[in-house]
Amino acid sequence: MDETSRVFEQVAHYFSLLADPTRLRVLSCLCGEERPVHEVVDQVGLTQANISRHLNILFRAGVVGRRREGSSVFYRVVDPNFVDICRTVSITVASRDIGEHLGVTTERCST
Amino acid sequence: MDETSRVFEQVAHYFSLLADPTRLRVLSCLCGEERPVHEVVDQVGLTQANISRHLNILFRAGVVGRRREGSSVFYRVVDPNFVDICRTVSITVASRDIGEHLGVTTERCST
DNA sequence: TGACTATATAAATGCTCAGTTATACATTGC
DNA sequence: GCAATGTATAACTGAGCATTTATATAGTCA
Repeated sequence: MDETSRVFEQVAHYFSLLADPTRLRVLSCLCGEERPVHEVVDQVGLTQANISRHLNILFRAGVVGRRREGSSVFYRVVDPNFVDICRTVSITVASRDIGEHLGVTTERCST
Repeated sequence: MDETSRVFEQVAHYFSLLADPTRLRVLSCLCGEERPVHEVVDQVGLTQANISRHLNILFRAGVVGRRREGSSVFYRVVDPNFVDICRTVSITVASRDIGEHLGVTTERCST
Protein backbone atom coordinates (compact mmCIF):
# COMPACT_ATOMS: atom_id res chain seq x y z
CA MET A 1 0.00 0.00 0.00
CA ASP A 2 1.46 3.35 -1.03
CA GLU A 3 1.54 6.60 0.93
CA THR A 4 -1.57 8.03 -0.67
CA SER A 5 -3.56 4.92 0.13
CA ARG A 6 -2.49 5.20 3.74
CA VAL A 7 -3.77 8.76 3.85
CA PHE A 8 -7.17 7.73 2.53
CA GLU A 9 -7.25 4.84 4.98
CA GLN A 10 -6.49 7.12 7.90
CA VAL A 11 -8.95 9.81 6.93
CA ALA A 12 -11.62 7.16 6.43
CA HIS A 13 -10.78 5.69 9.80
CA TYR A 14 -11.17 9.06 11.46
CA PHE A 15 -14.60 9.50 9.87
CA SER A 16 -15.56 5.99 10.94
CA LEU A 17 -15.01 7.04 14.55
CA LEU A 18 -17.78 9.59 14.10
CA ALA A 19 -20.00 7.36 12.01
CA ASP A 20 -21.67 5.68 14.96
CA PRO A 21 -24.67 7.22 16.77
CA THR A 22 -23.61 5.84 20.13
CA ARG A 23 -20.13 7.33 19.85
CA LEU A 24 -21.67 10.66 18.87
CA ARG A 25 -23.84 10.50 21.99
CA VAL A 26 -20.79 9.73 24.09
CA LEU A 27 -18.88 12.62 22.56
CA SER A 28 -21.85 14.93 22.94
CA CYS A 29 -21.95 13.98 26.60
CA LEU A 30 -18.25 14.74 27.00
CA CYS A 31 -18.17 17.96 25.02
CA GLY A 32 -17.30 20.83 27.30
CA GLU A 33 -17.30 18.70 30.41
CA GLU A 34 -15.04 16.02 31.77
CA ARG A 35 -17.05 13.06 33.09
CA PRO A 36 -16.48 9.69 34.74
CA VAL A 37 -17.55 6.59 32.84
CA HIS A 38 -20.59 5.84 34.96
CA GLU A 39 -22.04 9.28 34.22
CA VAL A 40 -21.68 8.68 30.50
CA VAL A 41 -23.34 5.30 30.97
CA ASP A 42 -26.23 6.91 32.82
CA GLN A 43 -26.71 9.63 30.24
CA VAL A 44 -26.34 7.54 27.09
CA GLY A 45 -28.26 4.62 28.52
CA LEU A 46 -26.49 1.57 27.16
CA THR A 47 -24.52 -1.10 28.98
CA GLN A 48 -21.36 -0.16 30.85
CA ALA A 49 -19.33 -2.62 28.78
CA ASN A 50 -20.51 -1.04 25.57
CA ILE A 51 -19.77 2.52 26.67
CA SER A 52 -16.38 1.50 27.98
CA ARG A 53 -15.59 -0.11 24.67
CA HIS A 54 -16.56 3.03 22.73
CA LEU A 55 -14.54 5.22 25.09
CA ASN A 56 -11.51 3.04 24.51
CA ILE A 57 -11.92 3.27 20.75
CA LEU A 58 -12.08 7.06 21.00
CA PHE A 59 -9.15 7.13 23.39
CA ARG A 60 -6.90 4.99 21.20
CA ALA A 61 -7.75 7.26 18.29
CA GLY A 62 -6.80 10.36 20.26
CA VAL A 63 -10.25 11.94 20.21
CA VAL A 64 -10.66 11.79 23.97
CA GLY A 65 -8.22 11.79 26.87
CA ARG A 66 -8.61 10.23 30.30
CA ARG A 67 -7.26 10.37 33.83
CA ARG A 68 -7.83 8.23 36.85
CA GLU A 69 -9.13 9.84 40.04
CA GLY A 70 -9.77 7.42 42.84
CA SER A 71 -11.76 4.52 41.50
CA SER A 72 -13.23 6.57 38.67
CA VAL A 73 -11.79 7.29 35.24
CA PHE A 74 -12.61 10.70 33.81
CA TYR A 75 -12.83 11.21 30.05
CA ARG A 76 -12.75 14.45 28.10
CA VAL A 77 -12.61 15.54 24.46
CA VAL A 78 -9.07 16.47 23.46
CA ASP A 79 -9.25 16.51 19.66
CA PRO A 80 -9.21 20.25 18.86
CA ASN A 81 -10.94 19.77 15.53
CA PHE A 82 -13.77 17.55 16.63
CA VAL A 83 -16.10 20.38 17.56
CA ASP A 84 -15.61 22.11 14.23
CA ILE A 85 -16.15 18.94 12.27
CA CYS A 86 -19.21 18.05 14.24
CA ARG A 87 -20.67 21.50 13.76
CA THR A 88 -20.04 21.53 10.03
CA VAL A 89 -21.60 18.14 9.50
CA SER A 90 -24.52 18.97 11.73
CA ILE A 91 -25.13 22.07 9.69
CA THR A 92 -24.93 20.01 6.53
CA VAL A 93 -27.39 17.46 7.80
CA ALA A 94 -29.64 20.03 9.37
CA SER A 95 -29.78 22.26 6.35
CA ARG A 96 -31.39 19.39 4.51
CA ASP A 97 -34.32 18.45 6.65
CA ILE A 98 -33.90 19.10 10.32
CA GLY A 99 -33.61 22.78 11.02
CA GLU A 100 -33.60 23.97 14.57
CA HIS A 101 -32.46 20.62 15.91
CA LEU A 102 -29.06 21.28 14.47
CA GLY A 103 -28.57 23.98 17.02
CA VAL A 104 -29.01 21.46 19.76
CA THR A 105 -26.26 19.23 18.51
CA THR A 106 -23.73 21.91 17.79
CA GLU A 107 -24.34 23.82 21.00
CA ARG A 108 -23.87 20.68 23.03
CA CYS A 109 -20.55 20.18 21.35
CA SER A 110 -19.29 23.72 21.58
CA THR A 111 -20.34 24.48 25.13
CA MET B 1 -37.04 7.00 18.27
CA ASP B 2 -37.16 10.62 19.37
CA GLU B 3 -36.03 13.69 17.46
CA THR B 4 -32.60 13.84 19.06
CA SER B 5 -31.91 10.22 18.20
CA ARG B 6 -32.80 10.94 14.62
CA VAL B 7 -30.28 13.78 14.54
CA PHE B 8 -27.52 11.53 15.84
CA GLU B 9 -28.50 8.86 13.34
CA GLN B 10 -28.37 11.29 10.46
CA VAL B 11 -25.08 12.86 11.47
CA ALA B 12 -23.58 9.40 11.91
CA HIS B 13 -24.91 8.41 8.52
CA TYR B 14 -23.30 11.41 6.92
CA PHE B 15 -19.96 10.54 8.49
CA SER B 16 -20.34 6.94 7.35
CA LEU B 17 -20.46 8.16 3.77
CA LEU B 18 -16.94 9.51 4.25
CA ALA B 19 -15.71 6.57 6.30
CA ASP B 20 -14.77 4.44 3.31
CA PRO B 21 -11.41 4.80 1.53
CA THR B 22 -12.90 3.96 -1.85
CA ARG B 23 -15.56 6.64 -1.55
CA LEU B 24 -12.91 9.15 -0.50
CA ARG B 25 -10.95 8.24 -3.61
CA VAL B 26 -14.05 8.69 -5.72
CA LEU B 27 -14.77 12.06 -4.14
CA SER B 28 -11.16 13.13 -4.49
CA CYS B 29 -11.42 12.25 -8.17
CA LEU B 30 -14.58 14.34 -8.53
CA CYS B 31 -13.45 17.33 -6.48
CA GLY B 32 -13.22 20.34 -8.71
CA GLU B 33 -13.99 18.43 -11.86
CA GLU B 34 -17.08 16.80 -13.25
CA ARG B 35 -16.29 13.33 -14.63
CA PRO B 36 -18.05 10.43 -16.35
CA VAL B 37 -18.18 7.11 -14.50
CA HIS B 38 -15.62 5.37 -16.64
CA GLU B 39 -13.02 8.03 -15.84
CA VAL B 40 -13.57 7.51 -12.14
CA VAL B 41 -13.26 3.77 -12.68
CA ASP B 42 -9.97 4.25 -14.51
CA GLN B 43 -8.57 6.56 -11.88
CA VAL B 44 -9.66 4.67 -8.78
CA GLY B 45 -8.92 1.29 -10.27
CA LEU B 46 -11.70 -0.92 -8.98
CA THR B 47 -14.53 -2.65 -10.83
CA GLN B 48 -17.11 -0.58 -12.67
CA ALA B 49 -19.90 -2.18 -10.65
CA ASN B 50 -18.25 -1.18 -7.42
CA ILE B 51 -17.65 2.42 -8.43
CA SER B 52 -21.17 2.72 -9.76
CA ARG B 53 -22.54 1.50 -6.47
CA HIS B 54 -20.48 4.00 -4.48
CA LEU B 55 -21.52 6.83 -6.80
CA ASN B 56 -25.15 5.90 -6.24
CA ILE B 57 -24.69 5.91 -2.49
CA LEU B 58 -23.15 9.38 -2.66
CA PHE B 59 -25.85 10.56 -5.05
CA ARG B 60 -28.72 9.36 -2.90
CA ALA B 61 -27.11 11.11 0.07
CA GLY B 62 -26.85 14.36 -1.86
CA VAL B 63 -23.07 14.58 -1.77
CA VAL B 64 -22.73 14.34 -5.54
CA GLY B 65 -24.97 15.29 -8.42
CA ARG B 66 -25.19 13.74 -11.88
CA ARG B 67 -26.37 14.44 -15.39
CA ARG B 68 -26.62 12.29 -18.46
CA GLU B 69 -24.83 13.36 -21.62
CA GLY B 70 -25.08 10.92 -24.45
CA SER B 71 -24.30 7.47 -23.19
CA SER B 72 -22.20 8.78 -20.32
CA VAL B 73 -23.30 9.93 -16.88
CA PHE B 74 -21.27 12.77 -15.39
CA TYR B 75 -20.90 13.09 -11.63
CA ARG B 76 -19.78 16.11 -9.61
CA VAL B 77 -19.53 17.11 -5.96
CA VAL B 78 -22.49 19.27 -4.94
CA ASP B 79 -22.32 19.17 -1.15
CA PRO B 80 -20.99 22.65 -0.29
CA ASN B 81 -19.57 21.51 3.05
CA PHE B 82 -17.75 18.44 1.89
CA VAL B 83 -14.54 20.22 1.02
CA ASP B 84 -14.38 21.96 4.39
CA ILE B 85 -15.06 18.78 6.30
CA CYS B 86 -12.53 16.86 4.28
CA ARG B 87 -9.91 19.51 4.82
CA THR B 88 -10.47 19.72 8.57
CA VAL B 89 -10.30 15.98 9.03
CA SER B 90 -7.26 15.73 6.81
CA ILE B 91 -5.56 18.35 8.93
CA THR B 92 -6.53 16.44 12.04
CA VAL B 93 -5.18 13.19 10.70
CA ALA B 94 -2.12 14.78 9.19
CA SER B 95 -1.19 16.71 12.28
CA ARG B 96 -0.76 13.41 14.04
CA ASP B 97 1.60 11.50 11.86
CA ILE B 98 1.45 12.31 8.20
CA GLY B 99 2.50 15.87 7.58
CA GLU B 100 3.02 16.99 4.06
CA HIS B 101 0.72 14.35 2.65
CA LEU B 102 -2.19 16.20 4.08
CA GLY B 103 -1.59 18.98 1.62
CA VAL B 104 -2.09 16.52 -1.16
CA THR B 105 -5.49 15.43 0.02
CA THR B 106 -6.88 18.84 0.80
CA GLU B 107 -5.58 20.45 -2.34
CA ARG B 108 -7.13 17.74 -4.43
CA CYS B 109 -10.43 18.47 -2.80
CA SER B 110 -10.29 22.21 -2.94
CA THR B 111 -9.02 22.60 -6.49
C1' DT C 1 -32.24 -4.05 -36.32
C1' DG C 2 -27.80 -5.41 -34.51
C1' DA C 3 -23.27 -4.59 -32.49
C1' DC C 4 -20.95 -1.84 -29.26
C1' DT C 5 -20.08 1.19 -25.33
C1' DA C 6 -21.56 3.07 -20.88
C1' DT C 7 -23.88 2.50 -16.66
C1' DA C 8 -26.84 0.21 -13.25
C1' DT C 9 -28.52 -3.71 -10.71
C1' DA C 10 -28.75 -8.55 -8.61
C1' DA C 11 -26.94 -12.30 -6.17
C1' DA C 12 -23.45 -14.20 -3.40
C1' DT C 13 -19.48 -13.94 -0.27
C1' DG C 14 -16.56 -12.53 3.34
C1' DC C 15 -15.27 -9.29 6.73
C1' DT C 16 -15.84 -5.79 10.10
C1' DC C 17 -17.97 -4.23 14.05
C1' DA C 18 -21.77 -2.86 17.49
C1' DG C 19 -23.98 -4.94 21.11
C1' DT C 20 -24.68 -8.23 25.07
C1' DT C 21 -23.38 -11.38 28.87
C1' DA C 22 -20.08 -12.85 31.82
C1' DT C 23 -15.92 -12.17 33.99
C1' DA C 24 -11.59 -9.98 35.35
C1' DC C 25 -9.10 -6.07 37.26
C1' DA C 26 -8.63 -1.85 40.20
C1' DT C 27 -9.75 1.09 44.01
C1' DT C 28 -11.87 2.29 48.35
C1' DG C 29 -13.58 1.55 52.95
C1' DC C 30 -14.53 -1.67 56.55
C1' DG D 1 -8.38 -9.67 54.03
C1' DC D 2 -13.26 -8.90 52.42
C1' DA D 3 -17.16 -6.61 50.39
C1' DA D 4 -18.61 -3.05 47.35
C1' DT D 5 -18.14 0.09 43.60
C1' DG D 6 -16.09 1.48 39.19
C1' DT D 7 -13.97 0.15 34.92
C1' DA D 8 -11.97 -2.93 31.40
C1' DT D 9 -11.80 -7.14 28.74
C1' DA D 10 -13.17 -11.70 26.51
C1' DA D 11 -16.21 -14.51 23.95
C1' DC D 12 -20.07 -14.68 21.25
C1' DT D 13 -23.78 -13.23 18.06
C1' DG D 14 -26.03 -10.85 14.48
C1' DA D 15 -26.37 -7.25 11.15
C1' DG D 16 -24.55 -4.29 7.77
C1' DC D 17 -21.69 -3.47 4.00
C1' DA D 18 -17.70 -3.55 0.55
C1' DT D 19 -16.46 -6.29 -3.13
C1' DT D 20 -16.87 -9.33 -7.13
C1' DT D 21 -19.13 -11.82 -11.03
C1' DA D 22 -22.78 -11.94 -13.94
C1' DT D 23 -26.53 -9.77 -16.01
C1' DA D 24 -29.71 -6.07 -17.25
C1' DT D 25 -30.71 -1.48 -19.01
C1' DA D 26 -29.73 2.64 -21.84
C1' DG D 27 -27.68 5.12 -25.56
C1' DT D 28 -24.92 5.48 -30.04
C1' DC D 29 -23.66 4.30 -34.53
C1' DA D 30 -23.64 1.42 -38.57
